[in-house]
Amino acid sequence: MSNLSTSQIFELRQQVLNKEFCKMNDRQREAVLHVNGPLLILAGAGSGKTTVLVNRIANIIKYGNAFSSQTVPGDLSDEEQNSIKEYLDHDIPLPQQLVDRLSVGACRPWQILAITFTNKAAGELKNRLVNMLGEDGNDIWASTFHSTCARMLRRDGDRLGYSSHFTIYDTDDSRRMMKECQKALGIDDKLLSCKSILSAISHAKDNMVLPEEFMKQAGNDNRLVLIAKAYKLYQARLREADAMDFDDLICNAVLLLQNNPDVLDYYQNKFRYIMVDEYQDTNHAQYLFVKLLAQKSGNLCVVGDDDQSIYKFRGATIENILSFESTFPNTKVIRLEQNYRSTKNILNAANAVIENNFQRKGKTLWTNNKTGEKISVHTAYSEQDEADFLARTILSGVADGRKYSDFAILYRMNSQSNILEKIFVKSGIPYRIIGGQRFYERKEIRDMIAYLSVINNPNDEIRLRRIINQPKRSIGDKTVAQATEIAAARGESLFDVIRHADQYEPLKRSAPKLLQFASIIQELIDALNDENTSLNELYRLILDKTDYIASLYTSENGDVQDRIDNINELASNLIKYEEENGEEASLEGFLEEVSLITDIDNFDESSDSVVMMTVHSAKGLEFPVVFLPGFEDGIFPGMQAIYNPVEIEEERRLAYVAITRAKEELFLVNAESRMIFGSTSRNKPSRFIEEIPEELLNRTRTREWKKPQPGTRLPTSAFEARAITTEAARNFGPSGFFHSAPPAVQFKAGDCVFHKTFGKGMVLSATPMGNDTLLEIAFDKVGTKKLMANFARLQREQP
DNA sequence: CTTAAGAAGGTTTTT
DNA sequence: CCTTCTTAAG
Repeated sequence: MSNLSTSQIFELRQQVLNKEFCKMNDRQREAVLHVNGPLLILAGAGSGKTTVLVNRIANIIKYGNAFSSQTVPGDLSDEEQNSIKEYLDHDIPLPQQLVDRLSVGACRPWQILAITFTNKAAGELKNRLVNMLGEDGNDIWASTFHSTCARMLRRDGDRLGYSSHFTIYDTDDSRRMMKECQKALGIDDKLLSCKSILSAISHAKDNMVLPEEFMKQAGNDNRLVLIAKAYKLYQARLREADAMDFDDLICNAVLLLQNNPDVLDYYQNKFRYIMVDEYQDTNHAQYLFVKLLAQKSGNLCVVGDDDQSIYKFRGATIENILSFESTFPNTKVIRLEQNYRSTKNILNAANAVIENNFQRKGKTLWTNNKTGEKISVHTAYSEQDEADFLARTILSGVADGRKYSDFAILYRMNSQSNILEKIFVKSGIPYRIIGGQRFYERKEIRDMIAYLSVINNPNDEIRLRRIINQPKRSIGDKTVAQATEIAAARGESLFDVIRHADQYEPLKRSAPKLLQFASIIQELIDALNDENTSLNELYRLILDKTDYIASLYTSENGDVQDRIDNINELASNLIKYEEENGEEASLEGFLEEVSLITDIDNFDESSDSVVMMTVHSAKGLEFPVVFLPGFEDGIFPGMQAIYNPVEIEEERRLAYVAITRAKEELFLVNAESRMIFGSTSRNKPSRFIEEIPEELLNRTRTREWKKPQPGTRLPTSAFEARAITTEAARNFGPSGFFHSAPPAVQFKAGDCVFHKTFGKGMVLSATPMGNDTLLEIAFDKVGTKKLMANFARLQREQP
């Protein structure tokens, strides 16, 4: 072999790169190989954008900007030429050394930042990166906006007056906090609800409007002035509590970068390539965040689909994607329009619907998939009948060989899930609901999280107040209010006052209770600081010391077993977290993970059950068969949207998202009458149906309505259905200590026992409750306690 | 301070 | 329809 000319080498390198990514279509490959400079990828639904993202990152790490670079490696030896030939002709991998020779400006994994919106998307991205790149994949910053920002703020938050252990408040915490502020400012919730104040504040933060600025803008508008005051106080209190709400994470991260050139510089140099997924859902603050980081390198790649922008209500501005080209000069735009997901009929229906929108970049998806079934449009009598129809269709589908997990039901609002749930329980159809009452929003979980938070950060007043009387300790509002007042007057934290309650006259009466509470918390803090205590031991300790489980039996009327299951599941999450993070595991880390997690992140596709969720939650997912119940004017599009053209466009995009989730079959279902918020209403079929060409539709209606269906698999017990829904809660693998523990020893009154934390004691009474026994035990050292036998891990003692 | 019962209010979508 | 808050009685 002879020496090659520069252009031959160049040519050879192009061939290698094209070969490397030959599995993609031309557009996709173009996106993968375009590395430097701003890049806008308009990726239609199901066009393989995650694949593109993963491969693009792989390309950057392996070859850098080699494809577009004019710099050509020097002479290639015969051996090297041979290797390349072997690779091109016979797929024999290139030696790493040669890859390095061909690459231009390749960078290390940690120099790449990939931002997504959900943890699930981030997780999936990471998984695929690890699959493709091996361990290197782990070093890529692939995370959500919120966790990226949180990570930065943990590192440098002191510049803004926050500690590195700051707490992240969720909506409920924020609400409580705002209520306090309203009280302090004398704002009547009836005149100006905390909800509307919070939403105004949230909007302000999305647009980087700080309290002072907000006040200025308020002018003479009384309402706005009140909101401005509340905003200011709210922020001050958050800071005192060392806490941030969701919007603060973004907003403060932007402030951090804007006001600290050295920090900005650090990250600008660190991240040579930035990628943002679902760019159409970014708000102004997020846009600034990304822009600041990418300013120096200019290597910003955003992926999005203006037709799938469905979070305007959350501050997302579609302008971010519509104006990307003008904001970042010399943007390369690539459209991915080939759909690999749906049948022709489904895709054509989606195209037909979205075409009616004016505000769009314009693209038409096409597919090589087969034509498939027509789209079913079914009209039912009532919402009962609608649910019935779904159940029947699913059961007959399963009889024909489908799995339950092939079916998804996507609705416009969470409240639609109730009737469906009832019918599914009755027909024995296993199902899972994603969203709605979310796991981390359940009372008992919030309580446990609150305990963990307070242990981690005793300044967290909102959460301290949440648990101070939970379980009931006879510490009432009045006492807490008094303590708060003292704390404010003395400039101390609430916890400090409570800890020394006996020193304050007004607290004298409740001092013993307060001190006892404080000592529990203090012991838990000590346990946390003790290196020998693992997180799950700490968690157990909380349960033990607070008698939380026992208190559920006396105070809750709902299904106690469910609550216990939930508490156990949180334990299993904690253990899982510890296992995954090993030495790195910390309470703070766990709390952060928990506070940024959503239900959809836990969606586990492996279990065989029908899934139900809102259309919003379904973005990014796909299912063989999709039902859209409540496809009616007034529901989808919603009532408020009907006379508002802008809103209608948003609803239409939502419909587009919904339709494009389906791979093989799609059912648009409406009911002629339905109970809605207590009263019956009659809705017309959704206007979006009329936008689909008639020849794609197959219209049916319920002929005669037989009530409960004597069907394939008749009424299974409610127990079985519950077993399915709480399957996750029960199954927590080898690490779940509660359920894998040997069956509890039976105890009776008079038995002497030993408890790990409380020491020796004697059983006073044993009351069977559910599968467990409530024991009242007189301990030698700590007095009488109520414990659940299965949880207490008691040992029998010889008297 | 707790509990229970009654009234009222608010209903889209969520990181 | 549901949850959440208020109120009055224990």
